This record gives sequence, structure tokens and C-alpha cells, in this order.
Amino acid sequence: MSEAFQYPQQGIRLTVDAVVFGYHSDRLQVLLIRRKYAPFEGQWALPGGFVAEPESLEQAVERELSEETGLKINYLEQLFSFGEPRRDPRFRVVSIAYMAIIRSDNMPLQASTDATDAQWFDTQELPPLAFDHAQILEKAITRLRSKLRYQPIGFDLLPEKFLFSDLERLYSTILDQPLDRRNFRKKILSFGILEELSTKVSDGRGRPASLYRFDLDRYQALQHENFYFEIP
Amino acid sequence: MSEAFQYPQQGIRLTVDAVVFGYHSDRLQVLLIRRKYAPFEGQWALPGGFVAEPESLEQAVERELSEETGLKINYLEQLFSFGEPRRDPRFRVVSIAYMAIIRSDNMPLQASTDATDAQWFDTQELPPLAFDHAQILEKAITRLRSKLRYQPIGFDLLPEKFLFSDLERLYSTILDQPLDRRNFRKKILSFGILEELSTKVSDGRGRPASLYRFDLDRYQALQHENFYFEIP
DNA sequence: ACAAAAGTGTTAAGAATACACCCATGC
DNA sequence: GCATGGGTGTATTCTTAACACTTTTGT
Repeated sequence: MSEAFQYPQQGIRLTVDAVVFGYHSDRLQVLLIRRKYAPFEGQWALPGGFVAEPESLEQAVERELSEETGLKINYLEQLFSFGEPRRDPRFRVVSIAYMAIIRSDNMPLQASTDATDAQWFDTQELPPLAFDHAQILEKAITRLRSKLRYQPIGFDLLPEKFLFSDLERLYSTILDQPLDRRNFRKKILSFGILEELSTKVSDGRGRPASLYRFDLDRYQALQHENFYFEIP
Repeated sequence: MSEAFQYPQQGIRLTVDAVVFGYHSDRLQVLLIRRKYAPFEGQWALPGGFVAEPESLEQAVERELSEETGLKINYLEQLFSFGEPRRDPRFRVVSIAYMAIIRSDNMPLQASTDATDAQWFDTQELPPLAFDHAQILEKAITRLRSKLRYQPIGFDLLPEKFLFSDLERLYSTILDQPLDRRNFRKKILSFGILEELSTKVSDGRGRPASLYRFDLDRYQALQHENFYFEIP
């Protein structure tokens, strides 16, 4: 890993960036902050910042997110490290990007953060981003899509109790493809990781629908057997 | 990504490490180097080293590998970044690990590197490793296994021309599970990415077998259509 | 009664699995 | 002629994909 006597004094700085996904009004959203200082002053960027000496990388991400928004993270995963020499115009910065998911329960509403530094954006209507953050985000979306197919992270984007139609819309929105309602239902229910609640709710139009809850315990139990979550 | 006026002078150093896989005598092997200096002096470790200021991360990996062994890389992929504060006893080192594959054509033979600094080890018979390299390697093997199922990287571990039985043994060795010969053949051939050569070879016993070659052009052409390589 | 969304079952096609014998060569 | 590894086909099961009408509520 190194030679003994010469430790190069690198000018490389290390940051973490977070791609935080949320889901609101049938849209996949991402949390961006407005930069206060140069470079890219006033532009939108992914939340993140320098890693402090004693903290782990995950702690750095959680700290930055909590400092900026007080968000409670549901799911955190290392995405990729970005290290092109000129990605920051000031000096060399290598950034380790993480992907996070926030339940919409805990999300500040888009309207309520209006004109502040942190805002949710539809992934379909993004502003120009600082640095190589567009590239990071693109990679994150690709990863999210593929994870959605073989890990039950869809539930992490919904409130604790949700309608089956919410789940279906979430899948077809994020995967950007239509789904057959009957086949989707059959598949998801066949895993046996949803609990149907007795409550039925109606949004005023149409037939009232059952609420469902993701059964985490059951899912974890199944993982020890020969069980694979997968949406074809 | 940062506040404007205060750039923390981090004491964090950045390295890259490479998990280089090879395949020899029906064994998955990994390339290790013996450390010359403390810490972990004399112990085996993954090849790697500090990232130099102007080079990209990939360049750093390729440089380190080439400096140490002159190996020609076939496949290189970022694996994961390891940043636990105490993973290096001297000071904080964050390492970006890459996974590489070398064709056995280009590999120095195990016997010929005897008693030097770089050696191939069977992944089944590993020495104790420096730092958290055992953890890195474990992650790499997991990734290799899963990639083997949905990307044609198996061919990158074999010589240019190979027997079907070599390919089958490679799969069952790395995945550590038996395969049905007929079903495996049927599946692989159905992709149409192998070229059967007219030559037949015999190793002295048994019926002579056809040599095959991976058809990269064909594979790349197919990728633009609705084609997915997958071994179930 | 009608508009709106929820809920439900069957059939056909394709993919995965299980399984055993003959073939070509060297000795 | 026998030992060794190479090569081949079919039947069954499971999974996916395609597809449309009925139910429950609010207005």
C-alpha cells in the first residue's frame, strides 16, 4: 500500500456527496442544495462536504445530511467514487458518492422549503448542476432502477402504510414502463412480505382500497431461506 | 461541496488497491504482493499505492500494477471504497479498490515468480492479509461471482482459444456449484457469441474437443439489441 | 346512472430443470 | 477392449406474459 519512508503529501481532498431520493406526487425526486460560494456559486448541487478526520464515510454523509436538513435516512448505500483530476476547478477533490432514500413521511414538503437552500426536484426537471454532479446523479438513477427490481427498496420510498396502487405507480414511474396490474399484484403478493391492514381508504373517487404495510421481519426471515425478491 | 473560505487541511491520504483475478489449473487465483516495510512488513497484501496528484484513479491502478508486474489488464472495474478511520495504523488512508482480470496467457506462472514479491494465490488457500485486505478481497469475490452470471467476463479469464469444458469448469469452480453440461452448453451457445474453430485438440485422453473463441464484435453488436447475457 | 379507481383468473408461450447414453480417441 | 473425456435430445415443471370484466364507492 505504500513504501516505508516516503509518504507523499497529497494535495488531494476527500469529500462525500449524497444522492437523496424521495418520492412525491408520483414523481421521483432528488434533494439538491444551492451553493453559497464559488465555484458554482448559486448553482444547485448534491448535498455533501469534506470528510472530517475521525469520522467514517457513512458518518460523514449522515452528518452532512443532518446538518443541512435534519432528514432521517432509511437506506444508505455507497454508489461510486469520482476522482477525475479536474472535476473541481480549485484543487483535486475525490468524492465518494452515496445513495440515500427518505420516506416521504419525513420529507419537508417542496412548498415549505421554497426559497431556502435545500429543495426537492423532480428527476425529470433538473436544473444545471455543479461539478460532475449530473453524472453522479445519472449513475444513481441507473442504480436505483436496477435495485428496485431485486431489492424491496420501493417500500422505503413510500409511507409506512400505502395502497397497492401507490406501489404499482411507484414502480412504473421509476422504471418508466407500464406494468400489468394483475401480474404485478400477483408477483408482489407471492413474496408474502406485505401485510394487508383491515382499514380501507378512499380518496373520494372510486372504490376504497386496502392499506398495506411492508413486513420487514418476514422479509428478513425469508432472506435466510432460498428467497429472492425480483420483479421481472 | 465545501464552504468557501475554509478548506480543511485533511490528513487523509488516498490510495488505490487492486484485486487482480487470474485463473489457472482450474483455480481462481488472486495476485498478492509481499510488503517490504512496516506496517505489516513481510505480510501479503493487495497490490496498490498512493494516488499521484495528476493521474486519474484508473491510471493510478494501472500504473501500480504495471510497475509491479508488467501485467496487461483485460477488465478493470471500480469495486468499492474503504474508509474506516483506523484501517491503517499510521494515519487515515481511504482506499478505492478496483477489480481486474488477467488472461492466463499473460500471467507469469506461479512457479516462475517463486520467492519474489508478487505471487498468485488460490483464493481457497490465502495467507493472512495486511490491513482490511481480506475484507476487500471478499467483496471482490462476491462481485466477481455475480458478474459472472450476467456479463461474459468468464472469457476474460481464459486464453483466447479454449475448450467448452474449460468454460464449464471455470463457471462451476468460481460459482462453486455443479452445472449440468447439456443445459450449460445450450444456454451459452444460444447467445451466439462463440465461434467454433475447426481445430480439434486432444489432451491425450478422451475424445478430442473443439476450440472456441469469444466473438467480441458479435457480443457488442447484440448489446445494442434486446440481448441479455445471463446464466441462471 | 355514471364516473372513477380497485379488484380479480385463465390461457398460452417460453424458460429452466432433470436426466442418460453414444462417440472419438489413446493406450 | 477399456478408460477417458466430449458431445447430444426430450419431457416436465415453472415462470412470464397477455388479456377484460366486475365491484365498490361518491356525486
